[in-house]
Amino acid sequence: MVRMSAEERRESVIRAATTEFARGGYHGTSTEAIARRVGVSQPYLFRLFPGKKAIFLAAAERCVEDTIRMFAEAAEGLEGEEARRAMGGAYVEAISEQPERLMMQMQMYLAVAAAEEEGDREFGEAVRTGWMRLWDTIHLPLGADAHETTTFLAQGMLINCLVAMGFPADHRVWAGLDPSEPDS
Amino acid sequence: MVRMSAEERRESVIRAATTEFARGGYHGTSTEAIARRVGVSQPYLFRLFPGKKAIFLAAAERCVEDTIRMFAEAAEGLEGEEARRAMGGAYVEAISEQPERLMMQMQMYLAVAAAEEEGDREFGEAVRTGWMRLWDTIHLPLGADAHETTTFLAQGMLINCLVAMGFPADHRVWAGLDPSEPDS
DNA sequence: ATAGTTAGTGATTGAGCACTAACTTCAATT
DNA sequence: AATTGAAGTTAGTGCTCAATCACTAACTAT
Repeated sequence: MVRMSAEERRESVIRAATTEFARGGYHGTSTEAIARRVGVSQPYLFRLFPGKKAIFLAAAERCVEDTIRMFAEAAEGLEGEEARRAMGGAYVEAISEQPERLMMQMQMYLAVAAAEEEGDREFGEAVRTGWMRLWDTIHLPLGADAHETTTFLAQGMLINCLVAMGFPADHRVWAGLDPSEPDS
Repeated sequence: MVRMSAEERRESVIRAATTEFARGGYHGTSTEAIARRVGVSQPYLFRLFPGKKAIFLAAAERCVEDTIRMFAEAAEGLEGEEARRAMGGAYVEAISEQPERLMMQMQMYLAVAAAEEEGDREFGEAVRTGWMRLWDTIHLPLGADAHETTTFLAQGMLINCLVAMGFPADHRVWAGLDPSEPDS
């Protein structure tokens, strides 16, 4: 057993929770599964976070932040088609190296409706704000072209879905999806 | 209490389950919620279907079928750009009139990974087959152009995500997304 | 009328889950 | 060496939920 500071543990929990929630969504993931992955007892999670929702929220926010930073860094100093290729490359790298981060975000999107009907309006607001930040982050390097931005994000969402469905990378449904090529 | 034939009831269950699963996903939806929506007792669902999974599967398959038929009918007799506009219009109509059908499909995509890790390989296979059928259905009217097909589906997935997040139709994040206009 | 079938319910159960409370272990400080 | 505070555990509670079972009500054919 390795003892850690509470702050470090919280980080571990966020990472583990991202992996687990990405797979099972909010309701399909037990706190016990998260605790097991962290290597800590299940009740201890409730000392680090006020509840399961807070863990989900923390993981979701972290994923959005990471993704925004990823695009910002990839596009740094670039513009237009060059920026697009750089960001596309970063996305492809992310999907192969940390698919949990992107699946977690899909789970997050789908969790909005359920949360909203349970009276939690804040969650949806946070998710939408995150999306807008992501939008703006890629909008600028793409020459502030709304159509380009939307096309880029649309391809990203399609990739997320194909990955979620478990299509292997060389499957024919990936045809026509090459972010390193321009779309028009 | 309205008495129905078992077959009619099963239809009602599929409709109700679509609405409920679309909102809460597999694990976030109780069989009681479905039964309540149908207007029938919870145990009776298990007379009509062997289990909760079977209900989810039936609803998922129905949604895919309906969507494929929708595109096939919209594009009937049309080709290329005309077919694209017709199918895009049908999609927009569907998203405003039966968003559950599309949200259910998103839930279905995300359920694949979880099912696969629980040893259920068939479910993922069925989902992927459905996607390929959808792909082929829109591929032909679009002049068998893989890039066009992918772009069309990508826009669809983006729309699904924006709807899931609860963005109102006039929000700025919808900018650049107009299926009635060509994309290049 | 009666025998048989089909639609549907109420009560219940066993498992899993989020969360709590009380206790223990360990490392740094005095 | 004793103290203390933070890290972590064990034991337990109340609740939800899928699924089962025994039963009733309504329809149908003879």
